[in-house]
Formats: sequence, C-alpha cells, structure tokens
Amino acid sequence: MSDANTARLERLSGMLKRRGVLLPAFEIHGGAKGLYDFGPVGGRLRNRVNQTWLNHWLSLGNIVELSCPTVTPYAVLEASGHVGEFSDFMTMCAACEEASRADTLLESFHPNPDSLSKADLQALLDQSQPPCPSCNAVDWTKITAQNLMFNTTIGAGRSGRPGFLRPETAQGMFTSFPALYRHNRERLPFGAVQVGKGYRNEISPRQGMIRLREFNMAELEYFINPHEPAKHDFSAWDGHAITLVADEQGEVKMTFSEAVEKNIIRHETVGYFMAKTFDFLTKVGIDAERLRFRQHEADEMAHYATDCWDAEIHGSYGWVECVGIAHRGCYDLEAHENATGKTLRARREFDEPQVVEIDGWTIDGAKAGPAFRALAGAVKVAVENLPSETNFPIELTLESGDEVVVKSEHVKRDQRTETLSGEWYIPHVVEPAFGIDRIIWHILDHAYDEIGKDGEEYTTLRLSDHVAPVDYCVFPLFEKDGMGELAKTIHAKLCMKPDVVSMYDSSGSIGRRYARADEIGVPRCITVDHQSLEDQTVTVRSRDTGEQHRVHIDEL
RNA sequence: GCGGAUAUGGUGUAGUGGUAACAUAGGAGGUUUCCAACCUCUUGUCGCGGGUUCGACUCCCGCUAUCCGCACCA
Repeated sequence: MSDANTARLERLSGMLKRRGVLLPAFEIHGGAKGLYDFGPVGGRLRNRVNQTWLNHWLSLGNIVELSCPTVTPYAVLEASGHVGEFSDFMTMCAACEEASRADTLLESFHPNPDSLSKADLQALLDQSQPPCPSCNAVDWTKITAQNLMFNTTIGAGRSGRPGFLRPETAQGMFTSFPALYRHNRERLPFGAVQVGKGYRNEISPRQGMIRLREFNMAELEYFINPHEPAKHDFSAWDGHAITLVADEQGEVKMTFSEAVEKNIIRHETVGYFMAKTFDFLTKVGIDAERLRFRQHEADEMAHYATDCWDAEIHGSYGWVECVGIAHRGCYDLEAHENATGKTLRARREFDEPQVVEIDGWTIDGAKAGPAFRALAGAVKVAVENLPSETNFPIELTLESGDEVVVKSEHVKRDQRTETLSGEWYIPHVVEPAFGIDRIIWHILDHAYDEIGKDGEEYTTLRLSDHVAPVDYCVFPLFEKDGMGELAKTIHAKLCMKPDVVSMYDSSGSIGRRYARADEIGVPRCITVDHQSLEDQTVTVRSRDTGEQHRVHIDEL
C-alpha cells in the first residue's frame, strides 16, 4: 500500500470513528478483536444497505424472505459439512490439561485422520490410546470441535445439546426447503433470501471491516430445475462491458451476453445473478470501474460447486472478495437428505408420460424363496435382467459368485406397461452470498472524497441516495426572528414521514453546517432564511453540485 | 498462532520519574443575509492490571487492542 493511500485510509477511518459511522466495539472495556459497532450514523447506513438489498431481490417476484436462528444445532452443520471444514477436533489431557488436536495425536494410527468424522476420531482415540505429547499420560477428555465456529450449548445442564453460532445464513434456508416448496405452489424456480448475522471465530481478524468475527451477511438461495435449460435475457446489460477474470482466459472485458455465449460463464442463472449483483452494487454506490468478477479456479472451488464467481471490489485493501456467486448443484439439499432421511425434492412432470413396456421374467416367490433361501434376492435381480426369450432351466452366476440353476418353476413371465408421469429430483441451487460489511466498507471507501477547497481540505461522502443514512439536514440561517422555530417545524414534519431521516442543526456558521452534513453524506440540506418567513419557501442545496433552488415548504 | 512496532482529550499529534501541551472538533454566548470566517467563555485525555519508586503517563512485567510481515482463512 502506498503512503498516500495509507494516509487517506487513516483519515477515512478517523472520520468514520469521529462521526459515528464505524467504531471498535466495547472500546471502554479495551475493545474486542474482530467486532465493530455501527454507530449512530452507521447503524442507519447498514440498515439502508440491507433494505436496498432485500428490495433488489424481492422485486424479482419469486423470492421470499426468511429469518432463521443464528444458534444452530450441531447436527445441521455436521450435515452441511461445516463441522469438518471449519473445525479442528480437540481433546485435552486430563493429567496436564494440555489441549491437543485429535487428528495430530492419531497420525501414526491412521493414514489420514484429518478426514475422519468426530465419532470415528473418538473411536480411534479410545482404541489406540496415544500418550500425551507433553506428560506421557494416557487420559483424554471427550473430543470437542473447536475453532472457526463459535461453540455453544443449547439448553442447560445435562439436557444441553451442542451447537454453534451459524457461520453462514444458508443452512436455515436449505432446511426450510419443504416450507418454501409448499409456499411456492411446488413450482420452481424460486428463491429465498435472508439478511442476518454470521459468526466465525477467526484466528486472526485483520484489516478493519474486511475480516470480522461477527459479520452481516445477505444470502439468496435460488432453487432451479436442472432438467430445464436456464434462459435469461441479458440485453439490458449489453451497453456495459464488465471486467471478468476467467479461469482459463484470464482478464477479459465483455458484456454478460458475450460471456454467456462464449461459455466463460458456464451457467446462465449464474450469469443472471452476476448481472443483478452488478446492478445492486452500482445502485448502492460501488464504482463500476473498481468492480470485477473473478472465476474460481477448478482446484479452488468447493468440491460441490460447478461454477463459482466472486465479485471483487477494489479499495484501500486492494481487490477484496465481497460477493460469491456459486452454482452449488444439489450438494446441500442432498447432504441434509442423507443426514435426516427426509425428502428435499421437487416433482417434475415429463412432457410425455414415459411408457415403459416390461417384458421379461421375475421370480415366483413361493417357489424360488424356499429353493434359494438367502440367495433369493440376488436370484431375483439376475432373473429380471434376463431377456424375454430366455429358456429355462438356465445356469446363472450371481453377483456374489455363487452359481445357481434356475428352473422354469422358479420363475414367471412379467409382462406389463408402466406409465411414469414424472419424477422427484433434488433441485439445484445457485447462491449469491453477500458480505455486507465488506460492501459497506467499499461504499464508504468509494464515496469518500477529499478535495482541496480554498486551500483547505474538504471531505464529502458521495453516498447514493439509496443508502445515505440521513436524508435531510434542516438549518435555520440564524436562530432568531422565528427562523429557528420554522426550521424546527419543517424538521419535525420530515421526521414524521415514513423512512425519512432528518437532522436539525443550528450551531456554527452555515458553511460549517454544510461541511458537517457533507462529511456524512447528507444528499440535501434545507435552509430557512429571512425570505422563508415571508413566503414560506426554503432553499434546498444539493450535496454534490452545491446548487440551491427555492422550494415551497409544502413541496418538500 | 509466530515475529516486529505502537497505545496521550471525540479526532490528529507534542512531551516529561514530581499528575500534561498544541491543533482540531464539541457546548454556551456574541457577530454574521448561504458553503469549516471571527471574538469570549467552556467541556474533555495518558488502554487495562501488576511491579520498581517517597512519587509512574514516563522504567519493568503481564494482558488487551491497533498496525505491518508470516501462517491461517475466503
């Protein structure tokens, strides 16, 4: 990072702290690593970003909003793969209280203990009894999952069950699939969104808002039918060439249409969400020139994903991944199906019912059962694979290697017509996952504008109207002759309007007050002057142009 | 987690073994007919804990936090 850049970053961070946008949390107690407060200004900003995000996706029409618990039972995150991916399994020596990683202790007893589940590790530990590396005792406590997810206990005392604070919001949406499917009249595609907190007990949180232990995230799970080709219209984005860093082609600039045509973006729905993500990010004030999409390389991609793109934003910390858009296939729903035995599927009807003519053989249970006993099941499979013209008796070699003679009395002709009108399948999921804190950081970074004004440094936060935390500042030019009263009336009126935030400020010169408003990005300032008292008009001054025009109070 | 640096009003900084300064910001008043002007008054600070000392913001130790490398992670 250049010195100029570092200095700017320090001034920006100082301003954010001074003006109550972002502050270290619990600072009077010495602070806590990886935890931040959104202050009196930042709290509103965060909420506006969240709301803009929700509206952006809900406007697609087939998206619903969910809110799932952050406290999540162990089994859920074990099924999703997080326990294995995000945890180290620890055990403690009861003699010397030294904590050790179970997989490290068991390295000489298993080729790859890292791959074992918690239960398998426990079994292997009980069986192999490795000595404690520091005191040589053999007395290990029960294995517990440690590290990247915050452990907790759900319930008290002996009835408490292990759980975690969720490391992402997605799992609750997957486990809610049956309710979503019913709500959407059993028709795909549909999506669910959730805005909320996620928790990761990072070893070393760094770089301010970039890596946090408690963070705001917003995720969309879009469920699609893999048997239906995804068709999306990208013409709305044709005017804009996007920077793509593709796995094979490297950095290229082209429209979304082209990227999909050339199969650089491998799935249309992924491309569609990339385009919508581009819209969202620019809407909240991210500079399109400092935005790019980077494709995960094959070996970097999570094993279940078929295509994955990150939206990266360039700011004070270089290029930072702020959004991940992944085609997750059927991985998640299948994982929860396997773990629970419940069905997480959708039904699709075939265009034409599939008529299957079955003309072959099957066993006659009453005869073949007693004749083949334990082998009867395997005989049935073998017989049903025989062509219809088979003559009996016949000698068959079963899967198991056993040889049997099947006589005609053991079998019967199986001739029927089966009609399949459709099938149950596991939907595929395309998941855009947004790191809200990282996006907010870059909104602030991109909006922070320092200009030399009359030889002095002057800072303006050029926030988009969608996310500006304060909509209006109301100033009396002087707080006398009734100007203060009129300004307070206008301020009160604005505050009454739904979703409008207004601030009243009468201290300091008018220029100082404009400067204060500009620093936190208030788009419009309203000033009451002497003329206002006569004709009920006020001046409205716009932040970015400094232009003023007179407006009647009733038109505000 | 390892190594290095740092920690002084809201913010940015100076400084000392004898309880602290400057700038800026904030509040009150005055002045001012629209972009950080000016005048008066005023609020507020040595990260936390322990040690050395008659006395510690200053020296030592530990902790916490911040920044930079490495590692981890996405």
